[in-house]
Amino acid sequence: MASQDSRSATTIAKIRAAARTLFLARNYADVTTDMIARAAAVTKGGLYHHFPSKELLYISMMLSDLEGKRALFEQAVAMKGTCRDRLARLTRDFLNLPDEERELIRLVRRDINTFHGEDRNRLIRAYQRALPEQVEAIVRDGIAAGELAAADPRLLSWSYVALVEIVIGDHAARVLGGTESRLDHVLGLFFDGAEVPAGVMA
Amino acid sequence: MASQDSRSATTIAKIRAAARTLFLARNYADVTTDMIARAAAVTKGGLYHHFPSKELLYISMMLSDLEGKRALFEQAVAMKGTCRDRLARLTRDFLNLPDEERELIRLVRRDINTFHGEDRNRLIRAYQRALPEQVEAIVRDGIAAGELAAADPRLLSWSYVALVEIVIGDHAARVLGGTESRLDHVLGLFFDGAEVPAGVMA
DNA sequence: CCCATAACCGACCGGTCAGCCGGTCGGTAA
DNA sequence: TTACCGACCGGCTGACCGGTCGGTTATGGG
Repeated sequence: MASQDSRSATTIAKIRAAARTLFLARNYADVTTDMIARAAAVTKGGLYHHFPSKELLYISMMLSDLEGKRALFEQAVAMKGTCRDRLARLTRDFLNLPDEERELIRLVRRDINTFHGEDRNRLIRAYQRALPEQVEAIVRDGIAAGELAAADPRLLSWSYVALVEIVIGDHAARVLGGTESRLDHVLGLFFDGAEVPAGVMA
Repeated sequence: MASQDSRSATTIAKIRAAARTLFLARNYADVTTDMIARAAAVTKGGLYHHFPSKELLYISMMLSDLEGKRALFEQAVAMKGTCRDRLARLTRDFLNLPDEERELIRLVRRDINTFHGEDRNRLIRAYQRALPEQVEAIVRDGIAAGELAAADPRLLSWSYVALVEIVIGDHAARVLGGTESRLDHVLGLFFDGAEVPAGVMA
């Protein structure tokens, strides 16, 4: 029936998924390996058979998730079109992600202090490759094409990501509504600012 | 010499300061009460004489710090002038804070999941009173005065705070330099956006 | 000077949790 | 059929840490 290999793969996937859900709901230190094992319907022994430590389970879960996001956002970077169009595509893809996957991004910032040394660096690099660097590539093109004012592209891309993070969450849902309104809000703010456009009078 | 009262006050202050430094450097769970006590040059017994629990020590430290920030930023809110001038004042005050005090703001977001129930709510409320609500007051005036486009003021103020958070950190220091350049960058981005201004050609 | 009280000490306790390890079982290849 | 291997089990343990408590020292009022 199922080979041992695919049995392993299934178990590993179940453990990763359980870990994801739990780490989203509680801090790293407040999630025990027992909880993860129980949620994945294996025992602690089974969990430790596949992962060498709690820390590396977390890292492995994050790395595989971030790699998925990187691949997704890469499509927007590869797209032809204006800077604004490509950022719209990337942001729309992000906002349309299932809640759990979208929320996972903020875990990097929340838990990064938990780790040290090389593991910490791997996490940071994976995050940067997944999101800010993709935005940065588009921003760079925008500056080169004269669509954006000359400024440090990294700073601009981080700012853009920060603005996107604001429109996820309950308050934004109430005052803005669905994906497209949020998108308009973010793009409007980033490209044109919050000021009343010159030449428009109330 | 020193009265008992002032001896207590000194010890409490030393413990709070030690806690602040340690909680900045490591996660809540990774800072032990022993470490705090040692860094404050008292013993655990002494620490627990003044604070009922680790959790309430953290909360008390944060609340007293946030109240200080609230009082500081209130001056910018009370100021006369344009929306832009008042935001500049508030942001300048923030950027000129000593590193440790400035960084403390992000702890709220990092550690908020650690707490539950009423303590958690008190933390959140104190943070909101200290920073976003002050910005929101200025933004509201700006909208009313026609300086800012009509939009949800809370969303705008959160966005502004997010942009400010970007310009603290090493990269911003390298590419922007000191306080005034960072200020210009934030205000420019927030009010005018990242787009090349209309009518300006390279 | 005496005594009450508060500040402070540090050994200790109880609970928790990451990680270990000896073992079972089903699949697989010869 | 046998011999083996990897998946999985779950009880256990050693380290750690928040919090306690009985004791000691400093302070100040009477």
